[in-house]
Amino acid sequence: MAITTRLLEAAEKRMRRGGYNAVSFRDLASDTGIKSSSVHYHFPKKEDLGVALVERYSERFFDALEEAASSARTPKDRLDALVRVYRSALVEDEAICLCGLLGAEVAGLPYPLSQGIQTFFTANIEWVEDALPDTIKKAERNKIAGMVIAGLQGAMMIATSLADTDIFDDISATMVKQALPGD
Amino acid sequence: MAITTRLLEAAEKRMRRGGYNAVSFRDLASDTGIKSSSVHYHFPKKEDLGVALVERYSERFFDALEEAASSARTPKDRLDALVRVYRSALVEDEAICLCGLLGAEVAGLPYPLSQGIQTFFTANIEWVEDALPDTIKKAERNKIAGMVIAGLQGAMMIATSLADTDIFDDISATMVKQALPGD
DNA sequence: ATTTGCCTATCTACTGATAGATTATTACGA
DNA sequence: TCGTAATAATCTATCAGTAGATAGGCAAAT
Repeated sequence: MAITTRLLEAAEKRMRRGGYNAVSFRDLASDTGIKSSSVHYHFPKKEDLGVALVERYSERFFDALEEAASSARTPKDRLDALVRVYRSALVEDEAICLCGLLGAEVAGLPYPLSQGIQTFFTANIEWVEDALPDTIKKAERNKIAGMVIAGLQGAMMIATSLADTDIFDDISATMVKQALPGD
Repeated sequence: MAITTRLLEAAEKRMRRGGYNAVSFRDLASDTGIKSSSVHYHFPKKEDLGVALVERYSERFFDALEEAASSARTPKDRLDALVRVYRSALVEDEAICLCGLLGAEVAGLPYPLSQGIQTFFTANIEWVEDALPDTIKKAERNKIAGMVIAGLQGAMMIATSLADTDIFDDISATMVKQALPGD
């Protein structure tokens, strides 16, 4: 695998556990077997690394979302697909969402990073908005979409805090049910 | 004001913005006008500071919650009180919940801290559970309570990320409506 | 006299970052 | 095909700054 990819993977793993400041160039160096100065060759400033991480994560996330929802026909199926993507991020990676974590620390992050996080969330909310039945007014859809994303992000965080994956399933299922009362 | 209190306030302000690693003994020293070694006198290890912060925050939070809900008679009133407490934490302190932020970074925190965070969330969920109408079965109440807390925590995070307080109000109002469909 | 609270001074470890040398790889013209 | 120039990727060595933490001293309060 390309060294930049290996660096990004190592960095994402660490950052999704401890946050932006929990990743150091020396950590990444020892993770990948190169020297910290060589890490700087690939990502001159830490900010560059952070931006690349958020970009890569967002891309992967929305790709997975398209994939998971490709055969979804109903709003319920689409929301279930969304939940599955969030769930696999939590369970398979044993970590919360990169943007969720960075979103929590956003006040202490370099500006370009906060922009990437912002984009991630607005796109996320838009996706849910479009997934909801258009029998609901757009303004209302937007609010429900915000609730769904907030709920999923919060559920990830709480599930990690309580070391209890089940609570994520309970919360996400409950929320989808509430968001689509008809089904 | 007592120096320990001033230290805790300064530390909370910083930690609720950038997370655990965004607070240093030297920061707190310059915030309060004493030397960093004197900060160690009050909180020998950083972990001690962290634990004290979570304890203090939890206490204050539940006090405010009792106060806000003291005259609440209906489930709707109680949930509205909860939302008000969360909202004032977000708006007045211009920061997200301390435990929400630390919960996101929990994998990188000393164990005693994670315990405090855990306690905060279980107590939080229990409070909502008790606030919900007992016409709903307990198991269901628990799931809705989890959803409400997850939604509020997520809403804080997203509102901060997007630098948009209104979205917190939209999400929280929508969620209370969904949690109490009858009202 | 003891405790409390703060000080100076210092330690080791780690942070992000840079300069400059060295090696490996690739591209290209003779 | 061979030699060479250029580029890419890594290295060693180092910097100034900051991290958490400790030892020991000094002064004021109890």
